[in-house]
Amino acid sequence: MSRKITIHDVADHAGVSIKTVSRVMNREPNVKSDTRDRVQAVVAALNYRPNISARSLAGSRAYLIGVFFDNPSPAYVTDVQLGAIARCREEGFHLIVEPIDSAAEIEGQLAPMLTTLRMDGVILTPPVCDHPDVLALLEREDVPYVRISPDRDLGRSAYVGMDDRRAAYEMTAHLIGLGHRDIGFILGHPDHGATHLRHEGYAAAMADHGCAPRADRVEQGYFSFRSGFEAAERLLTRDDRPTAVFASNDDMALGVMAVANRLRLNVPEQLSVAGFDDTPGAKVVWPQLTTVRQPIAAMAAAAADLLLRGEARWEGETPPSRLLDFELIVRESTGSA
Amino acid sequence: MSRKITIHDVADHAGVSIKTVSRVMNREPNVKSDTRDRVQAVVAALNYRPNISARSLAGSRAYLIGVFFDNPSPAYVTDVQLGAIARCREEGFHLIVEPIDSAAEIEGQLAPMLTTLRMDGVILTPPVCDHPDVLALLEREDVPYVRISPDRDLGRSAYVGMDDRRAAYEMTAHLIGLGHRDIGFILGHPDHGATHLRHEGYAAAMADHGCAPRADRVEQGYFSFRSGFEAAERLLTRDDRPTAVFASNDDMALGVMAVANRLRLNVPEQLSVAGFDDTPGAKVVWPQLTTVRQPIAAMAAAAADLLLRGEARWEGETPPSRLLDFELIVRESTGSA
DNA sequence: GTAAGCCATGACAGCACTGTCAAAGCGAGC
DNA sequence: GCTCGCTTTGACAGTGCTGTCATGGCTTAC
Repeated sequence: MSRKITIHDVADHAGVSIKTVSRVMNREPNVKSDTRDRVQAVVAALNYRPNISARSLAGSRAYLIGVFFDNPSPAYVTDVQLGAIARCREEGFHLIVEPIDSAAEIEGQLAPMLTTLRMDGVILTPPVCDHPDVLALLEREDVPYVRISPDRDLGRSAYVGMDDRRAAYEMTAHLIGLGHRDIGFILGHPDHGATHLRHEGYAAAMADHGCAPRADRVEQGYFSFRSGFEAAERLLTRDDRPTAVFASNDDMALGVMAVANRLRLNVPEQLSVAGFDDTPGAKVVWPQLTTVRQPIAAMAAAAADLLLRGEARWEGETPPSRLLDFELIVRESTGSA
Repeated sequence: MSRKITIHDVADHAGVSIKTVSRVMNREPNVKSDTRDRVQAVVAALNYRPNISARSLAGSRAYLIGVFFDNPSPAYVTDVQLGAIARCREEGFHLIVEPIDSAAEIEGQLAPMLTTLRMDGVILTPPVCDHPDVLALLEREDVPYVRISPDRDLGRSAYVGMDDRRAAYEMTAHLIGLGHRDIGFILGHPDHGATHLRHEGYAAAMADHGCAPRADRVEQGYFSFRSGFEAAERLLTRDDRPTAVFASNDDMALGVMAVANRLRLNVPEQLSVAGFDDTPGAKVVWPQLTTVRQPIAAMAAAAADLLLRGEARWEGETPPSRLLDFELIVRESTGSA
């Protein structure tokens, strides 16, 4: 294998100094355009790539963005990675993924990698995005970060999210539009911010459309299949069962479908079921699940964008934020009442 | 924020040269034990972390392991990452994740990051692990790599895998042990190595137990829910349907379950269903799926281990390999005939 | 024609480590 | 007491790049 080619090789071939090559590589101004062209030609011919270690040692950037997560949903995690990487690649950055055990001590997990790697920024996903120790450490180490979270108003950090409340509102409205007036709702884990927002959306839509709120139509779940299954059993094994159930995530909605199957309730003829998240599981049932798609990859890309543009180190009153649009995915599990 | 502390700070405080600190940090021999202790005490007191960029610039290692994937299954991808990271952390290495579009041109995707980052090794998962251009490029750039793949005998690279054939054999034997003699089988995508191995295992078990092979019991699928659904329709909507169906992955098995539900066939009383992979979906149906668990995280950890120990650059005839054990997960979807 | 100012370029000193090699220290053997 | 050979330590030169500052050429304004 040929010896690694360096900035000196390019400089020699182009008949300029290494500093000029450096300028061209970094798109700095004040290089005559024919010099620039000549250097670029040599770069292409030699297939030169700047060494990232040397770059980050000499400069202030590491060309590395971190993603911290402790998310039980693999689909979520990979979507975030894909979205973030797509944006990072455009800028020649790379992604370091770091799973965090948010139940364990944070300092010991994060401090070594933060001081060792000197990443240029970090993307935080739920539930790590709400972990006070993580945020405190990042701030102490002066590493810019962006939170992807349903809870927007932490007010101290850049933020990317989606309007969970409105999404739940619209899903409920969709059900009501189908003629349902008696709609069960399954809550998520009480510790998640999204849980409350989604419930609020449901409750608001019911109220706005004149559907009587009934406490016995709202069951506690914990975002898991089993909890959805059990909540659905409580909701559906009674004489006056609702005509539709809106579970606040897909796993729980799948639990509802399983109970419906057991009870020989045809979906959607006898029961409409709606979920939230559009996980892979939503398409792996029959009938396929009506749900809400979060633009996860796009949110991650937006987070990376904030970091790459340096906006995560904002000046002024309010940190930058981006709210992306959700999408109502209407499939076969919902039908007219 | 305090100025970054460097090797010089440690050297000064400990009253030694930076080289000695370097020796201690790298666990090199020939350091007197009380010198070592003194340095380590200062390192701890100052909370010193060597700068990874400087290290990799000066030395030959980058402290970076890459994971290349183009895998449609998020659960698989995250399991690989988790397993690899666990092993990497022990050694102070980090993971760079790089999604590859294996349908697109490889050189342009990989060459930049390979020459830029100079990773110490790369872990390849299916289907990238079988992509000739990827392997050729890695070899040209002299980057050690380990393949995680069902196809072991490529003979030119380090390899970690699982015995798919035997796993399928045992699952089939499990069904036979339950009293089934007429077992349907759904093939996976013909381009995947695992497809053939799993089918071989099924066929061998049937033969070994004296169950007559019937061509009309083997249906083509493509590893997707829909293909499993359609194959199951062909298998089950006939008078002499099999008493059990073994789908060669979980997504297809879920398709079988959906068809069974539609046909009002009780699982497992009237039909046993088995899958393969133990994806999250396997627990998100009722009844839960009997399946085969691949030790994905463990395989990734083994792959990282081979890389970290330098065994992926082997000398001699046969490349190193590790075959890990699968696990038969018997849940409720299989029962006696 | 000359001073002022900008643009384009280069020399050089880091950046924080590791590799190499030389030197110092130390014990054993004679 | 001296040499030999090993262990322990340090000086110093890279490693490939960026930041800073100096320099020279060229344009503009008077």
